[in-house]
Amino acid sequence: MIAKDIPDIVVSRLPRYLQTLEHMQKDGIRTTSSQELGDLIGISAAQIRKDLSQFGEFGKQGKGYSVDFLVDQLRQILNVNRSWDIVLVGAGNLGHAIANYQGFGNHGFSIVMIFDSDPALIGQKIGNLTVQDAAQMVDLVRASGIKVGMITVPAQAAQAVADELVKAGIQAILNYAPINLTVPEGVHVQHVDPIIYLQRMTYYLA
Amino acid sequence: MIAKDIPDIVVSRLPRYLQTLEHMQKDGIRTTSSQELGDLIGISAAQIRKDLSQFGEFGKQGKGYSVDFLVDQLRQILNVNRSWDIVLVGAGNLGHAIANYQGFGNHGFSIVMIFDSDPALIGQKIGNLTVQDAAQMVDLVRASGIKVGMITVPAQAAQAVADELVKAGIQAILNYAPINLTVPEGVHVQHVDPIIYLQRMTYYLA
DNA sequence: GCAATTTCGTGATAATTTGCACAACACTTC
DNA sequence: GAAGTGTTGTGCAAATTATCACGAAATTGC
Ligand SMILES: NC(=O)c1ccc[n+]([C@@H]2O[C@H](COP(=O)([O-])OP(=O)(O)OC[C@H]3O[C@@H](n4cnc5c(N)ncnc54)[C@H](O)[C@@H]3O)[C@@H](O)[C@H]2O)c1
Ligand SMILES: NC(=O)c1ccc[n+]([C@@H]2O[C@H](COP(=O)([O-])OP(=O)(O)OC[C@H]3O[C@@H](n4cnc5c(N)ncnc54)[C@H](O)[C@@H]3O)[C@@H](O)[C@H]2O)c1
Repeated sequence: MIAKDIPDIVVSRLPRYLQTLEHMQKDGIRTTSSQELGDLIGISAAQIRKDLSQFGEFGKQGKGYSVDFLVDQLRQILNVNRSWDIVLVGAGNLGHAIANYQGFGNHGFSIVMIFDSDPALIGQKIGNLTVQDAAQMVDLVRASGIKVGMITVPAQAAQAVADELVKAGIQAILNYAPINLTVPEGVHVQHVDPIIYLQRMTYYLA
Repeated sequence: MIAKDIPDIVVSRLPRYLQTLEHMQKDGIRTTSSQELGDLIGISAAQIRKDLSQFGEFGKQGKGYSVDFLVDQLRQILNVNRSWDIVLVGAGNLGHAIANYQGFGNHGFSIVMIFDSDPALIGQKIGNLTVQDAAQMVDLVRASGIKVGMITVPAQAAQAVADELVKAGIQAILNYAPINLTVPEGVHVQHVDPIIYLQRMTYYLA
């Protein structure tokens, strides 16, 4: 599913479609329409149709979309019809919560390595993984071929960790530290920062 | 600083500006330019100037922006030149990590109540807060006047919790559960979902 | 089997968002 | 105090994004 020229803003909506469709699937709904999906997500039916039409013709006039089929197609498009191994750096409070989180498995992701620099944490078990020494990260990650990383270290260490992840061959980073990461072209970063989301809302509060 | 008709997309960038400026402030930088700020964040200088000009004239030609002044202005615009009390619902793994997280305090937020429905957790201390019984949530939150809530319960409970928060007078919800919440007009929701961010990146991976 | 209904995919159109480029101003240097 | 440099704020143009609306296809009801 090679991307010719799909706008980023379209791609950014697809995971939301997939998530909603997977819920429908679990609820036993076999068929849906752009209208129904749009109502659930809160966007217009036309936008959903146009977004999907960028990738193919997935629906049937008069009938709508097969939920199963559309889930399958979206998984292919998003490259999650496989499992991506993930390396997690930072085994503190947040790192523990994420490592124990069972929600990744069904959606194409699996945390397979955890690193920390604190000797007190190295060797500790989290679930069925053992916290490893951050000093060995670059070598181990490079050898493993892992392409996706998560950063849950304090802000002042995050850029250095990102640099190492890049050195280790990581191409996508989910960053939980409240700081802007600078990475080479071709490396993708997404930033999860609750404060930014909260401030987006307080703007609208009296 | 209630402006007329600022596009949502502009508002959504302001917290990022504020965050970056606060870092500059901590680093002792007194003055900056739209160019410098843009380089750090990864957007164009013109966009930053245009965004800020929606709210006033904060810069000086030839000199740039005073970091302190701009931080102060952005805090006013975003309504975080005060502290917002927050109620957290769900004292599980993630709830614990968030409740223990020290990062909110400096940015206009403070978790002041935690609720859970699990009798084993009610009464437990997290930091200096005590987990309270979710059955009493509506009354206690309403009485407190809190306007901002966070949901860290399992997906299947999230909508019910959201409904209760709305009933309790909450106007802004930060939702960590991987499900789409339906709320009345006027209530703001932001969704934090790591899987969505990961999938946005794997699209671009080979 | 045919009319009515549903819903898709999409070209055309409208709206929004971004980028450009420059006058205006402020500071620096000599 | 004049020339030179830097940087803002903004009108306008360009690019991007969303919406509209309709033909075509599929289904339903009678
Ligand atoms: N806890 C939360 O709910 C939460 C929420 C949002 C954001 N964050 C952010 O996530 C990050 C972690 O938060 P936390 O509460 O888990 O902090 P924490 O202090 O509990 O954990 C940080 C961990 O990172 C490790 N570390 C530090 N430098 C390292 C390095 N160079 N290499 C490897 N490991 C290193 C530390 O040893 C520690 O175990 C912070 O940046 C925080 O701002 C946390
Ligand atoms: N842990 C993570 O890293 C992580 C990451 C992303 C998203 N999430 C999401 O966050 C949510 C919580 O994850 P977790 O790992 O902390 O789960 P968890 O099971 O550890 O915690 C959930 C808590 O919610 C409580 N709860 C359930 N129903 C409730 C109700 N009606 N009212 C009040 N409390 C109720 C439970 O008693 C439990 O303590 C889930 O929706 C999960 O998908 C978690």
